[in-house]
Amino acid sequence: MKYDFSAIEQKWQQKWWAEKTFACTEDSSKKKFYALVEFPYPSGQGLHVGHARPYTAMDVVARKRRMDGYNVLFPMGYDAFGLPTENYAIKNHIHPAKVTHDNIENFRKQLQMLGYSFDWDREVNTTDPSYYKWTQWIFLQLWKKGLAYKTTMPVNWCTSCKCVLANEEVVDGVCERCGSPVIRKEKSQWMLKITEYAQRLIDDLDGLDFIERVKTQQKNWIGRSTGAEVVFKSTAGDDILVYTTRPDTLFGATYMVLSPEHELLKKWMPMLKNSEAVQAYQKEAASKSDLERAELNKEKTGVCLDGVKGINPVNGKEIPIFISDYVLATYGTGAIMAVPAHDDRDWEFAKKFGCEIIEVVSGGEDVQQAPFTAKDETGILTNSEFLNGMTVKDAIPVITKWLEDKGIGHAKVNYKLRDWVFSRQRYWGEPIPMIYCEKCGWQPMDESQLPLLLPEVESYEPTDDGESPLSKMTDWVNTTCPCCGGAAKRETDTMPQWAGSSWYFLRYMDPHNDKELASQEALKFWSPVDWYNGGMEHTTLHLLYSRFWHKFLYDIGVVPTKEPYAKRTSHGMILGEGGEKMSKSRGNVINPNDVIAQYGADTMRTYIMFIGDFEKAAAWSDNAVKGCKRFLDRVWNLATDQEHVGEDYSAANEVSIHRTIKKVSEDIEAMKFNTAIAALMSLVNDYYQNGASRGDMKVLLLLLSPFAPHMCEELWELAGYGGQVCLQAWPTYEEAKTVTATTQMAVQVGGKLRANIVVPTGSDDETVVAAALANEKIAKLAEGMELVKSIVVKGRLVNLIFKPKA
RNA sequence: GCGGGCGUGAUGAAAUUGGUAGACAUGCAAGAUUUAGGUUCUUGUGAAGCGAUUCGUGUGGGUUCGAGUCCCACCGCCCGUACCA
Repeated sequence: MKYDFSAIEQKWQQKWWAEKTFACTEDSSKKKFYALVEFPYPSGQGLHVGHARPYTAMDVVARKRRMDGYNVLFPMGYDAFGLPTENYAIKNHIHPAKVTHDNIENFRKQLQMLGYSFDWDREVNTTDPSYYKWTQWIFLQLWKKGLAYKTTMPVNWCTSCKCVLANEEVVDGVCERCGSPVIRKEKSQWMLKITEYAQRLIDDLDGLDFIERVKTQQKNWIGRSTGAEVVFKSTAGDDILVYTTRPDTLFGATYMVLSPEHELLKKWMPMLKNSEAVQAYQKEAASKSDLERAELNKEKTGVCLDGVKGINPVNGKEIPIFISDYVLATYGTGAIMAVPAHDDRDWEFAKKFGCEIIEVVSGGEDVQQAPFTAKDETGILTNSEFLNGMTVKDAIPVITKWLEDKGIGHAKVNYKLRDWVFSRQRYWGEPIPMIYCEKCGWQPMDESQLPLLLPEVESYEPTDDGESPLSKMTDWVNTTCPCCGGAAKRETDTMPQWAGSSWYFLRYMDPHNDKELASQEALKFWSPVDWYNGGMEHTTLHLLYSRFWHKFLYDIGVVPTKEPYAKRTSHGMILGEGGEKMSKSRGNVINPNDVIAQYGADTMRTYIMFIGDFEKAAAWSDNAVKGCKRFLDRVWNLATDQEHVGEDYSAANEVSIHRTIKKVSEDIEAMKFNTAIAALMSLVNDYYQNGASRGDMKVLLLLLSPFAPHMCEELWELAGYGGQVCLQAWPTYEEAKTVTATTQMAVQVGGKLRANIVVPTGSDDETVVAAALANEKIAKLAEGMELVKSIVVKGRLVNLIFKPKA
């Protein structure tokens, strides 16, 4: 009988989707398990193999957990707002909603062709007004709690998208999406105060089962540092506030640096003798793009202020003040005290500009030759009056206390994390439900009026002046103030792509609710997500943003848990044949549809799981795909060509079966899918060797079914085991039956392998040593020797140490 | 620079976490079946040697009865970050 994968796959998919086999409800008799994968952006290219890896992996886990007896929620949806759709719409004059609809149809079809066990009744789409109504609602709650605000500030501006970007969206100084240069632009923007949650976003990582890489990356991005803020007087009479992580080095501060944007400069300008040079430097710094700034930062630049000096508060010394773009306006106070003896950047700057370098921590090399930056016990304070003789660690609290007592400083924690720039000057996003009234200022829309629908527009093109296309829709823009009833204007910017995905996992719990974003019962039942798999590239974007929103929703009593995701794992990328990144220009893109047509979805699934370590990048190989097809063919032929008698496990296969059940069960949970499949291949090899009973075949189909569900269903039906394989209980094993009666053990002499012996399983050490010495080869080696030591590793090997007889 | 990870046959990779290196596949070779190709099946496949043996997990050293695994130094690759005071 031929393995007609195409007919078999269609048959079972039709049955699953028609009968809603994987639909789930809040059924409290079973333990719940919420498995989540990142929903795709429905691009015009359709699903690619990069999607198939995480989706197949979690589908395998979900299918196995269902068989384990869990009540499994495994949903899918579409993160459909965003630029590619909008750009396609502009080019082809089709409404983005239509483009989105068509792309989603295609994606759903492709996902269904792969046989993923999603509960399709729970599908969500972020561009659906019934969905983004709640995205807008959350924004209003943030606004009410003072966590959303509008401010004018220099922002990242993509020159090609004509749109602002969040810090997280700028990669190497260029736009994460299109690769165009990013420049700084003063714009009025909606911001979300993610910084208010910085400490909690760090602290609460501790209780989570996230892979370590994700935790450290998030911690680094949030970038907590502890230190002190210190007031320096100036000869102009103004105070200059600086932030330092090394207050212990205050006596070594020989100059100061302000960022070129520092506000005191405006006030001081008239009293500066070199104001022209200062202004020229400011202008130059402002015009640099991020990319230029990054490239140029090897060489320090700056201008010394001629006419104003700073005063070091610990010794009253007058020290020069510079401006330089190595000091950032957006971090700390935008001003630093420079301690060239103990900071790499200050040292480099001091060498170039001839500033004094005074050692205040001894223990390193000559500070005139290189800075000494160690913060541990190796450094001892010197040239620092009352701090002399202390270690850096001990000196910090002493000097901090001293500053506090004098009223010129205090301990301070800083974070690298910035507030989230939340508006975009584009059409295809959630409208921000805010109204501006000349009299009343910014006013929220009445919640009962939500959703605020995106209006139909003539052109989706972003405007060159940096305004959203919505700004041209005067009918839509002009409205009345919810507060005073007077004439007012709507906000015309839209939300960033990351808005809809920041809470979608909550909507899956109760996707059709039109009263709340999800009911309390559903939220209590399903929260938190038990296992979330997604890409490393979202660690400081989606994953951080959604943790922030979830914490906010927890604070206002909407969700029952502090954290959205209990466990986070991550998959490696799928590369093209030869190990290069898949791309259209290289022509090495693998389309899942082609693979399915040629080999079937089950082969595709099995291969993508067999390809290698799940967490690491893996290169596609057509030959290896064939190998997996061959494996499934072998299973099919074994099941249909041979006769299988007996419901019990056959004696010849019993040990292999118990071992394989154990291995496959453990490996799926540990995401070691490649070795799980290897174990199944071995089992099939055993069946070919020994023959297989009906019972043997049954357990094979159960174990293989999460990987190759269609074929296993068909063979299950053909064999007449009854019911569907996906609804059966996962097989169990007995530890005692994973061992054979006898065990082969290696015999080493002085650590070198010399022989193999077979002993009864569980033999004690003396028996093993005796058996080893009785071995012909070993006996030969032992001639004229005396056994001085033997090491037995139970069930593995015995190592004998001889020395010549005296 | 800094932080994290990795380096194993011709190739993708395994290795019970200090215990027989190369499981399972791919590729290749020989043979069987076939008119032939394909499929399928069998056998072999780290290197050297007729052989017993010897060597072998990026390089060099160390700890250990025993090291792919632990420690030190170096080389190479990948990812993250980017003047965060």
